[in-house]
Amino acid sequence: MDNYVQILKKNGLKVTPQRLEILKYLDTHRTHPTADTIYSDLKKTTPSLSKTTVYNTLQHLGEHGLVYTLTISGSELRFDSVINPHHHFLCKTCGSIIDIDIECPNARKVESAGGHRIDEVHGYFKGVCASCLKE
Amino acid sequence: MDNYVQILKKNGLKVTPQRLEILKYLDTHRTHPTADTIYSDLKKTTPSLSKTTVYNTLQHLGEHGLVYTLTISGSELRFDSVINPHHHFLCKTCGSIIDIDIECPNARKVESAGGHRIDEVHGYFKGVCASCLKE
DNA sequence: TATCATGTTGTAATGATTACAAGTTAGGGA
DNA sequence: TCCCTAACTTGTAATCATTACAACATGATA
Ligand SMILES: [Mn+2]
Ligand SMILES: [Mn+2]
Ligand SMILES: [Zn+2]
Ligand SMILES: [Zn+2]
Repeated sequence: MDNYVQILKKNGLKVTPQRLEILKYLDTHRTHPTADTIYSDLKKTTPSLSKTTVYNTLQHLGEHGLVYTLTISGSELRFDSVINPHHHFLCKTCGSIIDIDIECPNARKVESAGGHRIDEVHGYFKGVCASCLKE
Repeated sequence: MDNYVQILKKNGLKVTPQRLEILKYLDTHRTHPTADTIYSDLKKTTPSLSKTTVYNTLQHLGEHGLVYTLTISGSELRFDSVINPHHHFLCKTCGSIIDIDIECPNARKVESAGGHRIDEVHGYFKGVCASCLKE
């Protein structure tokens, strides 16, 4: 848990029990959960938790690059504390979001060619996962 | 306009004035508009148009692969009638979505390695566009 | 031209996210 | 260690995109 304290301090964020809980949750549940899932699960052990705090915290963590905010689903945001560059696969059958451990080889090229400054790279694949294909 | 009729017929979709209008709109406004923007603009010349029809039509067109539904913004869907594979850049300053004319080189590889069936590939970059960087 | 499945419309409901105001707390300085 | 205050948390209300639904209209087919 000291680990999470350091992460927050290093980024100039105040250390609060709620933020530690959310950081820990993301670190130990690598399922790309929604804000509501995080809220519901943490509410069991921290009944005073507010959903607004979950949203606020996720936004802060995102702004500081401590979580990755995925827009893959289109209907709700998904959160990921694994921040090394990787892609994602969304199974339209079972809804699971699977990590794809590759990095976009074109990002820097696009930046220099187009003159844009790229802060975030998102690679999304959608289809049917291997597990669902078997059935 | 006959062009749009052919596109619908070829895909077994009924030809209606509303669908033709929406197809034409997307083809002539390559700005990746929201459903609401399409609705508001078409409403000027077609006052009887319903927003539900815009949503329904976009969903049908999407299911038939005639439009590409972008989840890049996270708060609203964006639509694109240019369906050849390409990536997108979202400027967080001005909000514009810019086409990046590259294709993901990893898609087939991911498919064979992971055993998933990939139906859609989305490559999103987010940052500040060249035009906004100048200011 | 009659039929009917399909499309359209307007309105109401839903669900994720944000706004806001009041109470609470973390953490730097006395 | 204790205060002070800015920052954080909470609960509720509002917002906004999208979907559900039911009544009506229309396009394709025979
Ligand atoms: Mn991930
Ligand atoms: Mn495009
Ligand atoms: Zn699956
Ligand atoms: Zn811009």
